[in-house]
Amino acid sequence: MMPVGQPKWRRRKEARPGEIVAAALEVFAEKGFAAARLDDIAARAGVSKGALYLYFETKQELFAAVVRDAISPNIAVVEAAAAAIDLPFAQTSRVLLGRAADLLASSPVGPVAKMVIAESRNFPELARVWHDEVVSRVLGVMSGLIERAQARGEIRPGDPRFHALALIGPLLMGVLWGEVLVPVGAAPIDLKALASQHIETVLHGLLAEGGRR
Amino acid sequence: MMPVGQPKWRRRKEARPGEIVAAALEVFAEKGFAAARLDDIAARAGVSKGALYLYFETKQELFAAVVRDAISPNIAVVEAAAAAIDLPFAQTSRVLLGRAADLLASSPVGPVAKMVIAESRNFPELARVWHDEVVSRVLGVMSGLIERAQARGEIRPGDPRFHALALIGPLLMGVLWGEVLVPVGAAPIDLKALASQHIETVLHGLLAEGGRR
Amino acid sequence: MMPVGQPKWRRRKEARPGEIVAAALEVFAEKGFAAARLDDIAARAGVSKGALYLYFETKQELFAAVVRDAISPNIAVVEAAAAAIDLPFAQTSRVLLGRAADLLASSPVGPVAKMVIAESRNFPELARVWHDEVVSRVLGVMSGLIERAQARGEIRPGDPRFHALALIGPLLMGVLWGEVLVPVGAAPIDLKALASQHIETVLHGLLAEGGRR
Amino acid sequence: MMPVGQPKWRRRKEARPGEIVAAALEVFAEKGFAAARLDDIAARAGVSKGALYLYFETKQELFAAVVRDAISPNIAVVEAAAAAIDLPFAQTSRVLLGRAADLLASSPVGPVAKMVIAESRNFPELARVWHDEVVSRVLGVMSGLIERAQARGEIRPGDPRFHALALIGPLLMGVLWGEVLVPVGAAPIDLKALASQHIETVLHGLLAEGGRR
DNA sequence: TATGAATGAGAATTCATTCAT
DNA sequence: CATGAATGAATTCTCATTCAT
Repeated sequence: MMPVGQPKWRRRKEARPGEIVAAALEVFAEKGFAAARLDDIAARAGVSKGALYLYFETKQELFAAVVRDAISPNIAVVEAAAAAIDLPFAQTSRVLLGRAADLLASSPVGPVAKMVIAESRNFPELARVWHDEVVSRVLGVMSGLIERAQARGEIRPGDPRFHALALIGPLLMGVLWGEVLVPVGAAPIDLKALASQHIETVLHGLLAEGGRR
Repeated sequence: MMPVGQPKWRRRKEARPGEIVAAALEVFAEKGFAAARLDDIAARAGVSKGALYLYFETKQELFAAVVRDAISPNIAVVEAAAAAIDLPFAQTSRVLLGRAADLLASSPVGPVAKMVIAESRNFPELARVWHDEVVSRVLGVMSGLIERAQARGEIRPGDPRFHALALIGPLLMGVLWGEVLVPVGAAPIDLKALASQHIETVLHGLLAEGGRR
Repeated sequence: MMPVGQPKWRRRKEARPGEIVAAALEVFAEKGFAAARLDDIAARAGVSKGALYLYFETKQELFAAVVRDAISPNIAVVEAAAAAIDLPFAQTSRVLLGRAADLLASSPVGPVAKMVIAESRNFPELARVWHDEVVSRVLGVMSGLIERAQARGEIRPGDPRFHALALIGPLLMGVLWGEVLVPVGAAPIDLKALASQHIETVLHGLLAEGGRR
Repeated sequence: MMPVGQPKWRRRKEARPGEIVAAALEVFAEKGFAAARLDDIAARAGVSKGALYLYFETKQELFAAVVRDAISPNIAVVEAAAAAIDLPFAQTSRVLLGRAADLLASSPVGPVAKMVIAESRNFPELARVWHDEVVSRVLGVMSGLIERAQARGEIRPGDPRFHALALIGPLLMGVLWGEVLVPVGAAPIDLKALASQHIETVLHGLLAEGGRR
């Protein structure tokens, strides 16, 4: 039925690390670093426990790989998006926040952020990677946009970093809400809706048109 | 085996639970639940390992106690503050955000939040307590203020919950920043300053006076 | 109502050791030596854990006291009964087995025997006490009666010790049955009935009158 | 940390459980359940402590396995022997008691019975297994033989279960004697001799031929 | 005497890591 | 490359014993 001596196919060994990291992401996100068992990760990846050690030296290495892998693809996207747009700040920020909401909803940034928050003391290196590769780049992009808009007189003065936090803070809150509280019965938050209401609020202010300062 | 003349222990029944919880808070905040060793907690509390079990049945119980103890005193403060103020929303929110910044800076809410985020999957009950006792109460207070202000026409329409997130999200981000990134070298954030810039931004909008939508 | 300055009564300290031993018997019989907790014993005796150590040096001492206390009163009874009777062996043995059945049913010999069996390796001294104070005395009495009956030609020759076992073995089995199997759902055994059927069987033989050998 | 060239372990998956159970039997029989240390069992089995958990979930599981393993092979033997014989009761019972003596002397029934007696309260399930798989089966076989012999008029009337106890009780006593008292210096009992004297006593009665009732 | 808070050695259990196959 | 049995250090939890009061 099968050509003799012709193995149907062999699982490409190049795929393995990715499969393992994906399985590890699930388990780490679910249990946290310490409570995650390599047994579970191996089982979920469909390999033996020993095989993990063919690709990663230690549990910590694997954890680091999970964080790095989750980060890298997403950052460039943001930076590229920011660079590609050249519109008034109001427009730009609307687009960017929409993109961010999509990204946060569709990528494992939420779980990974949770892990980094949880293990920042135990793995300072990870927090550092996260800071350098994610937070400061995102904040850099945002601050850049804001500064330029300020220079053009489009938006109010003020610490651009704080402004950036004002823009993305609520989105991050929404993500953590989804990670932490929804599994426990809280009403889910629609990130897209949050993003679009929020950007208008921040742009025009909470106070009604005739609102006094 | 024991230095003579050195009393091995001193009877401190009433004080002990508090001391233990305080020590546990430090260690849990530093290491996370799983990586925290009861040995360390006991040592930091100045008691023996066994003494822990005189007051708390298990490590999990102790963890729960830490979270509960950190929460209770702070929530009433917020609710009371909100109820006590009867001013236009702009004033009220300025005061409240200032208070919140003080509270976040001076209480262990940050570390505890980190712990809850980290262990929400392993201890859903804790996430539930946090939700019921902290998040929904705070959000309830804020939403109430916002709804009333909307009814008075003071502020824009829109989901009050989202508006509430817009107000406090950045502060929480600031707290997590302090917990996670500052220890690895990021520039500290002045919560007070963040709060006061943020409230003005949100109230009046990022766009400059003549800013177009 | 009560003469002033006249305490109603004070628990006589002489009663304490007995109360403790009684409580300990219950707990040891239930859990075995190692699994018995001094906390439980103290609670059941209505004293503090520390008080145990006013009367007994160690847990082992207490265990030994339990065994000794349960033994001593009962042995003399048996020896006295045997010495007091001077009748043909058939009569004597009927009376003795009846007495034994009563004794086994009404005294803690069963539980204590169970404990001694269980802990004989860990507390050889106890097994020795049990042997010297109980088994060999009882067996001595019985063997004496049997030897004398043999000498009078009343009963068959044969090792008197084996004959003694033939007489009391089934009773002991009945006791262990009650200790071990009844709590687990087995039908209870009526020791009195067992004793009276058994003695006739042993005296006259299982085989029917005309039974061939 | 490890002598080089010394293989730390050898793969013995099929043999291991049996070796562990055998080692556990020794240690449990010696110390009782609670006082037995898994360290000792592991050492005696020539494996590490951790290896125990590859085959048995908990100490209790291991204990249960010990009891079960000791039981199963021996029961069928008895039942088969009883079924295979079709002789007058006197003959049958002589053969069976002889066989029983052999079995009790050569198998770990004694130690296991001791363990079951000791831990019946803590592990009711074990007592139940012992009752269902051992006691009631053996008693069933014996009672059946006795009832049929009674129907044929071969032996006296009377509760067959009591008769069965009369037959095997002394043997069990002999076994417990060997377990409990011999190690502390009591004279050993020759089970074979006990069995053969006992069966004649029970069959024909203790009373001498012309003995009066 | 009596208490009970405190101790700390001890034991079961877990799990990252190794390595013969 | 891959496996999975085996290891053993690490950690939680228990409980007999002590001792200030």
